[in-house]
Amino acid sequence: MESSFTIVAEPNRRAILGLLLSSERSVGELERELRLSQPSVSKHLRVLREAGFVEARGDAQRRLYRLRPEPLMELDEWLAPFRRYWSKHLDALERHLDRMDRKTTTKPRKRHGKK
Amino acid sequence: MESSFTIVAEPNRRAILGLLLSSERSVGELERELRLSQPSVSKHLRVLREAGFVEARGDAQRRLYRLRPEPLMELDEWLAPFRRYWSKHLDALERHLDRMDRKTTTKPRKRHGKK
DNA sequence: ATCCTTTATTACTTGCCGGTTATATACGTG
DNA sequence: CACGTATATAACCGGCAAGTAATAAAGGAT
Repeated sequence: MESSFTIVAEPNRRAILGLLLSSERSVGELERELRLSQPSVSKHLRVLREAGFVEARGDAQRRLYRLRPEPLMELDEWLAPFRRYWSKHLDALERHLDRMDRKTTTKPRKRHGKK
Repeated sequence: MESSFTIVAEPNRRAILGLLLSSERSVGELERELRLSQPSVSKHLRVLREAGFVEARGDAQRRLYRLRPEPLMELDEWLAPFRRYWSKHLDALERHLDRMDRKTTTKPRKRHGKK
């Protein structure tokens, strides 16, 4: 079996998962939204399905794919110890949060503690 | 540049990161603990370094590698919307937590809500 | 300067993965 | 039934990434 990490390493597969986040989709929809060939989409979906990331439900000749949470949870669990790690290294964390902040806000920065 | 996902897709690379979690290590130490060839370790470290996962500090002829949090945070951020997703699908979440629980506990399960 | 240790780099090979084309299968419609 | 649509599968190809062997480079000890 394939590791969940290698599955998600593929950009188009991540894109598919991202789309399924909002609602289930047919192969054709994914094909159009991602501008991929149909066989390519089917192939990725097969990989995702066999790895448990998605499941299919047949609607006539279409097949509607939807997310399944487990494998992504697995990834999340692997990350957990690292989260604990960097929550101790506060300085780096702050720099990071600062960057995040700067990205999403237009208002002037609230200069932080030091100085 | 390489996506953080593809970097972490490699099992040995994950292993390296896992080890660095507890303390910084030299190439030779990683080599022994992971039973990998020296060039292989150096190569992985190069990839990890160029992607910002680790940084090196020279101690004489040795080089001590330690973790850097940013790229892993990036992964974590990608996962965020999915975390939100599955926290709404409580049933699957519960089944999952149940499994987790079962893994780490020896005491009898507390059968949950439905029946 | 020579030697030893530790790490980096190069050149090469090989296996795998994703894309494409072509074909098959499933299902509905006339 | 024949036909159109939607999806899956097969066969093939090209590229890339990881391992290895050999060599270089850096630093310390004598």
